[in-house]
Amino acid sequence: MKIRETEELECCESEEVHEERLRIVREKMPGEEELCDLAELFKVFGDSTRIRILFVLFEAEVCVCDLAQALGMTQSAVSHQLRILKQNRLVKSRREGKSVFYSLSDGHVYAIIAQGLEHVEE
Amino acid sequence: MKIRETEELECCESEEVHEERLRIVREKMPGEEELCDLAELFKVFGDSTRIRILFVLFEAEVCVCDLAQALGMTQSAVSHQLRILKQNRLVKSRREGKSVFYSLSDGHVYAIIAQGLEHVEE
DNA sequence: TTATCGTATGAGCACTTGTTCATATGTTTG
DNA sequence: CAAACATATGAACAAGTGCTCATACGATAA
Repeated sequence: MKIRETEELECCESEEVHEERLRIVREKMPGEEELCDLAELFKVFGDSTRIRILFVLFEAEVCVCDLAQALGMTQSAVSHQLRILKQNRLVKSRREGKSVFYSLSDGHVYAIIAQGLEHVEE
Repeated sequence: MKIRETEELECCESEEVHEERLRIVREKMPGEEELCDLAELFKVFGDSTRIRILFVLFEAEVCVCDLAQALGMTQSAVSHQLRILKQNRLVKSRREGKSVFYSLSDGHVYAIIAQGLEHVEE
């Protein structure tokens, strides 16, 4: 995201009120890094495959091949997405013999999706 | 998202328990369209520019050029993103003379971002 | 009307993303 | 040990995304 160098352009006509508002906004706006982390988090939820994986994990701890079968997807594709979910600490894994079982790592996951559903369902 | 045609592959060893689990999952999983809408919604939040726009709108109703100045971005870039936010009914607009003022259209917007922040802040 | 300001939008481009395919890693069994 | 199974991962490619630039639209003022 590029930041334009300051210009002499004064947008709209009034200036005083806008300056005050800008000050307030800059105060309350989270820092650059926190904003990016936040966007990154939502990006993870922004894919229907990953959402479907999470919905399966709402019900039970599941191994990769079961996930693949439940979603009708390749083991490879599921594994790639699980990696992303794990990197963002939304799921955790546990090895049991040859299988690896995944489960939600956090109650926030359900809370976030529930909020999203409320909006989608109007 | 492609659905693989059913195969004879029986993953892992046990079968009975998995079949039962799959049935439960399929019952509770939202429909295809709802899942896509949900992913689409989160995709909108998955960009730091749009998140920054929303943070500004948390404070006040703002016109496009003020948004551009507050974020140090081109008017065009901001306008493009506002379009996406509006299409997803996260913001609404109101014309006042030559300016167009944008504001949040929904309390859900704040609730969703607040949930995300909780996760990001550990 | 014409000029100007504020905003919207289409084309083009660099960059990102999700899948597939092939293959590597790790675990158990013979 | 080798073979089989479950999973992870890198490369490659098509599809999608966000920005810039140019330009169009809409409202107001001269």
